[in-house]
Amino acid sequence: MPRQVDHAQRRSEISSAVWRVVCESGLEGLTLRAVAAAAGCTTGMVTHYFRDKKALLAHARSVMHRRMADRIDALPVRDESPRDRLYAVAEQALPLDEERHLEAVVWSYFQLATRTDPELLREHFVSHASWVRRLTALVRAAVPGEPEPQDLEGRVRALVACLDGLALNAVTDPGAYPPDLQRRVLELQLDLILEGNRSL
Amino acid sequence: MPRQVDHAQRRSEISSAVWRVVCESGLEGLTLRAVAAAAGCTTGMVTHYFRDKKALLAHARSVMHRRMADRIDALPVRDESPRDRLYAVAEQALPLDEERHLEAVVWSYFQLATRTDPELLREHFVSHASWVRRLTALVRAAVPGEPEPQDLEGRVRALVACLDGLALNAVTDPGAYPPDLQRRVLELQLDLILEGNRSL
DNA sequence: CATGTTGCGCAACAGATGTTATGCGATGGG
DNA sequence: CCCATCGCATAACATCTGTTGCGCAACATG
Repeated sequence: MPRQVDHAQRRSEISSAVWRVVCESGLEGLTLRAVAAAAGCTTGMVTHYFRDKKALLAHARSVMHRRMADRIDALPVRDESPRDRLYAVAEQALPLDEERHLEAVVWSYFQLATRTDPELLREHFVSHASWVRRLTALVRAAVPGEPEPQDLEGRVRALVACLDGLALNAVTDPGAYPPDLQRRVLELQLDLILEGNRSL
Repeated sequence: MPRQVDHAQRRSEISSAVWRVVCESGLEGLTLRAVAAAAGCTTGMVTHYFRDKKALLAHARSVMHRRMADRIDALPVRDESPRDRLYAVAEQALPLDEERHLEAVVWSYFQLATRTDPELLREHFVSHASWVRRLTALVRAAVPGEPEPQDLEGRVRALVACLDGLALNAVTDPGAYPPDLQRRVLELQLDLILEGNRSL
């Protein structure tokens, strides 16, 4: 047998190149040659590891989601208040550093791309539902007083929307949404969600 | 002089075709031929009214923004509470009917596209700032009690993010975010923003 | 009716893109 | 030392894309 190459690692490296290309050129600028250039190889190598462009995108998306999930799972479980635990998880959805900025950008493009690909939409649906479920548990644990707050689902959906919108705004105009502002808005939103009682 | 054609109207019709193509194929599927097919004409006509693809996109974007602004300006000014007035304006950013769904989809694509085009980013910045300013005035008028609420800017930013995220989620998966849910979340968010007092 | 101007359909062009096939070097087991 | 097999670079190919130019039909004006 001739030399053996770490198949999985090569695929991950190429996927990383896909992210970089998407981040600076968008999905419309994502071409096999651009990916090859970003990865420092030839298009032949890309096609050698991925049957076609669709498979390339699917793998890049899969690895991205895996990476985000791993980052959240790897959060240090300190002796914090339930509210701090909620904040720590929610914060992971915001582009607060270079790594998460890249993730947020690519994630935004992939999310919009689900509109034109039913298969992607299905995956997105599952992923999104899981995310909502996770935040729901954290919110329930962090809300004070009564065993079940009013309109828990609505509060979670408001938080999710706030996170997505904040990430989107920060992605399209990073200068106007520095990390400080993002954190402030998230803190405020948590205050409102956890303390406010619906009047109507 | 031979027959005269309403230049502006033709351009608007073509821009409408651009929206339809973007809505069902995304920006990557936006080609001159697809636009021509959607408009029921030839590519020659498209290029006759627009110098190049960039001009085509710019005009489509411009008309779209104008249309959204006009819709908000045309809102009936009834004798409502300040809170209802705020809700009426904020609701315009949500894809609650077919027309606004199309707008929200195209708007999402254009917003992401600003990342790769500095000129578009500048326009987006101005438009976004104007939107924040308008909502700020409405929130200030709707907040009860003190003349100036705590962290007014943060509350507005949270509202804006919630609206954007809600629209994005409804755009990517309309089935999971029916108009009822959108309205419920927006009502709740307004309750939280207008009534909640920050503790920290 | 003649005519010049306008509207725009049609087609050709160069460049880019996804995909496929060919071929060569390298490498580790026999 | 040999060579089978894997890794991948190169290039050819058909298709699609934006852009340009040609040319004809329609029509208001003289």
